Amino acid sequence: MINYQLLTQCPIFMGITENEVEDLFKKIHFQIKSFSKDEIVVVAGEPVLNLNIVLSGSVRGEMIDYSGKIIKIEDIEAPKPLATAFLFGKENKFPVTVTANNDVKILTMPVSEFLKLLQLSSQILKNYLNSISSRAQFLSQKLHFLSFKTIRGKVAHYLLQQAGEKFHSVELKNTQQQLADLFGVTRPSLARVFGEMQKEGLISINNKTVTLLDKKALNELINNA
Amino acid sequence: MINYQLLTQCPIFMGITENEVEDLFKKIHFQIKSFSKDEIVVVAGEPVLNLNIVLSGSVRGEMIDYSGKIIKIEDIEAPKPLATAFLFGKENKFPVTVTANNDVKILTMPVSEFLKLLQLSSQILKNYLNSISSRAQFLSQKLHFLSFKTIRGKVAHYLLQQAGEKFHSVELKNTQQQLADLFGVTRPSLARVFGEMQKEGLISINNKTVTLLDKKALNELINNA
DNA sequence: AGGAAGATGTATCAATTGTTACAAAACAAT
DNA sequence: ATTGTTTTGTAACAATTGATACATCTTCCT
Repeated sequence: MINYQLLTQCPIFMGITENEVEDLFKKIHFQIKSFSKDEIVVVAGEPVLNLNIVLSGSVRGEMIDYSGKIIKIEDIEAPKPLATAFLFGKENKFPVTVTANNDVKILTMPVSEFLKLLQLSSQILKNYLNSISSRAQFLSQKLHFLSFKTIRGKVAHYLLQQAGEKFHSVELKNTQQQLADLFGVTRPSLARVFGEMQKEGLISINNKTVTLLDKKALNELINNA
Repeated sequence: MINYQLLTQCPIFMGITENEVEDLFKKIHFQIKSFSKDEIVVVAGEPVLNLNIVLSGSVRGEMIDYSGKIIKIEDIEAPKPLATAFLFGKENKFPVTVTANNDVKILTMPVSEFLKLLQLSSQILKNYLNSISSRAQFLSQKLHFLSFKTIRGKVAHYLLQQAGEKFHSVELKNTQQQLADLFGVTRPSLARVFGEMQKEGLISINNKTVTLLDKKALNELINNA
């Protein structure tokens, strides 16, 4: 039996009631597969032909490098789906090998059945589209940041973008650590740059509020980066 | 009137007959808007509330940097859609300002109507999912490459990828300068790394041929980068 | 063969960033 | 208020890379 209550907590079924999920699942074909601890669920490179959702237990995604060493990438726990970003597209192969951390039950349905779900429920469709779109947008933003060579450039760009044209101050929503990750730098290096820019009179920092004192100079930082 | 024949060449309607497109369009609401040369179609930062498809003419996407300089990003010609990657997701705002290159007709429909299309036609749904998934996968790959912090890491990754699993030597097709540009580093820095790796016995360089002497060690460089 | 142009190897120094460590500050919970 | 936790500021030093310059090696042209 499936715990539909649990499934409603899965990102794909967000905003759908337990009963609706149950109704939808009556209309499509799916299977429940069981795996025991350390059993391999899928191998990296295999084409993604099914949508897999972890119903109980947890699995880990691992990459095998060229020398055969195994590197753990992430844990996926119930009720999360696997590799949703690879169900479609040109390179729809599992990027990682997935192994069971413990006794695991996985709901699996062919992509064709998932397509039916998407057409039956506009909520599921919206959830899925939002999910992969957000992912693409996140990646795109991240790429853009990496194109600035210096940390100063990245910071200047970020602040100007957040502030927009009208405003002269930005309320930081993320911790320095999160920003540092976004920029691909270390946290102390980021803090140092913030400090330097403050000393030079480009910005002024008060708690989580950053005031842009010299937008022109900040621009020039971008153009030189 | 709409040229449905033209629309079938739009990526979103690929694989659908003219008649099918016409039938589908009878079931949804949309508008045709006209713009004259150099008229602004949408401003960067505006939320993407509609799917826009260029029916005739061409538009250009431009970014305005903070100092007011305009940088052209790309041209979009009929029958291509605008900003399809930004219809959904958390940051669904136009990344560029779109301006008409000449007299332009644009088909525009609310996202809610586009959702209807996706649910009416599994072909359109597949087309769209493939399109944004491929984009995300492409970005992900690119990001993976840029995510190596050290030049050594990038070089190691590049060489191992070029060589594949079987081979132990790579014929460089690009000059060091081109490789340096690809990696986003300076040419002497790249040459230095090549030199160091050769001294350490990781690789051996003969003209344009690079022999990988120690694949294991090269892997470790990647993992630490 | 000779010479010019381009590509590569190498050196030196400056600039930037990472690493590590620790203190101060802000925050949350009791 | 007080404690414990998270976040932020800062410092010293190491490692990496950029900038610049120049010698050497290739390639290609005549």
